[in-house]
Amino acid sequence: MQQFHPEIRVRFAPSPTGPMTLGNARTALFNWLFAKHMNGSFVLRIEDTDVARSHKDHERDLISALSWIGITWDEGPSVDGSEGEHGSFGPYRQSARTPIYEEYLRDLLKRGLAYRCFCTKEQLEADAASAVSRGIPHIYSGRCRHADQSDHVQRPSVIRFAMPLRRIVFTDYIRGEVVFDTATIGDIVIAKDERTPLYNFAVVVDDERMRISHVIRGEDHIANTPKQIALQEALGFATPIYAHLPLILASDRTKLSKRTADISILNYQQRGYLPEAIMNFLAFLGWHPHGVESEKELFTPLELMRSFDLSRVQKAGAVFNPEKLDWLNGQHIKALPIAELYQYCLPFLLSDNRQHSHSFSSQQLMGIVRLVRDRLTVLSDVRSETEFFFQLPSYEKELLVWKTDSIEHTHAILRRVRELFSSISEDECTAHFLSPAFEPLISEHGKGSVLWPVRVALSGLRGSPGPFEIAEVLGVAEVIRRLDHALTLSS
RNA sequence: GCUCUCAUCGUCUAGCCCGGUCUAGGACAUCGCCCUCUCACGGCGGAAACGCGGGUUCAAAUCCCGCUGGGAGUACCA
Repeated sequence: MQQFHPEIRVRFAPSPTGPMTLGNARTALFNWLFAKHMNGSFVLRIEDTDVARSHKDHERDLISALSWIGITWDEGPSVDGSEGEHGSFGPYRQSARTPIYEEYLRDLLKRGLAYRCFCTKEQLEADAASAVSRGIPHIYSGRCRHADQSDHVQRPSVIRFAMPLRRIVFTDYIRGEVVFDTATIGDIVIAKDERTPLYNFAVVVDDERMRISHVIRGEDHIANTPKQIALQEALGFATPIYAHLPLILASDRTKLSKRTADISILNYQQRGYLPEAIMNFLAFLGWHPHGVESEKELFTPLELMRSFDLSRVQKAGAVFNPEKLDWLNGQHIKALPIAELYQYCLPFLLSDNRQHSHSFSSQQLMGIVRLVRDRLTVLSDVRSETEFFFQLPSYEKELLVWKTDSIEHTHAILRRVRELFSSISEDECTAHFLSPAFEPLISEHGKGSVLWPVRVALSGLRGSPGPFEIAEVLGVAEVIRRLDHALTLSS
């Protein structure tokens, strides 16, 4: 076995057969974090050898998801989704690397390390069925190993690798020593023909040609590893260091599937998750920092980069826990500078042609965001949380009445409040001024009796921010309008 | 079936490599209390785990073996 490539180079190699999933994103993240921490290179390679299942739409989805989360690549396709790419080990799309694979394929064929197989699907299925019934692993019989190779132009065939019979041992960075016996693997198909390589073959060629030093990928690839190592040896390639990440599981502890939660990561963007929250969350699915940081939960991308240690990733699969993601997102929202949060909220705030009985300046809008910030779990919550600023919801008059109060008493208090507001200037309509101004009323009637009806009159809601804060953004005129409405309702 | 793999609160995990400091720590969720005009936020507190059985040892969550249970792979997909 040759030594691995000395310079740290990792790759994230998704196949564009579907949108970017949580599992994919985490694999990408761990590769990226590892590369950044070690000062190595992160390569993005598109594994689109299966033309029938690969789509440009998915490739674009993958690329925009990656850049949204904040994962950047040193080599690979252009970020803009064009056909361009950067880096000196390309092309970075397997579909553009056909001649490279062909060369190695022909070499293997010529040296007799690979051969054409003419077996039909029916034959293969029969072989498998019989193996299962006898309780032995169903591997290819090797029937065509010594078949006449000359007539492959006429008869349909595939290319198989003549798997040498032996033990293959590799040391997984996360799991330690893993042993396979190639007798349980058999002669695998490595290409449909010289110009159509299959996954295991293409990966081996690319990892070598791109000088990949560490292959960090999902645990579902662990069984592919001995196949790839055998191929590397046949081709005289180096064997990278392997690190197999535990899977992200659904709540039933099975692999996260499309229909559970493993939908496109971009859905999380649309629902108002912060990229840094997603990154923080994903990083902690299966990994945990060491030492003094082991009880810290909130990490910025930079902090993750600094603390990341591949050898500390968990061996067991991790269940995806949406509640924790929500909490983390809320925490990241609270930690965001208000101006930045405001920018994030803007698309949700002004997303459609909602009825504005009231229009606000950006200064006011930012004030509104500040008021509801602590109530946001996802950014899209800003929509419902701020609705009442734009349009007073209709409410029952009973809602105005504080606990033991009567509607008459409430009405009387609201009259006094209206008088107070009609006597103040716009500049005085601030929480700072209002709070002491309400003091006499409150000491006379009690906090609840005053504040509750005012707050309901201004918000129309059972729960909301405080009345003074609302008044401050609404302004005197709108406050009086809403008080008048409450007065009419309660009379 | 076969191959590989994993195993600490419901969930994410610290501790395990280098046995004693673990009456097992943190976080999410949950329950209670406090803050409070309300809802959130926040603060405080509670309940909650070393899968089982052997062994090694003065001593095991930590080391070894077995069992059980889970997961993944088993394609002319990746």
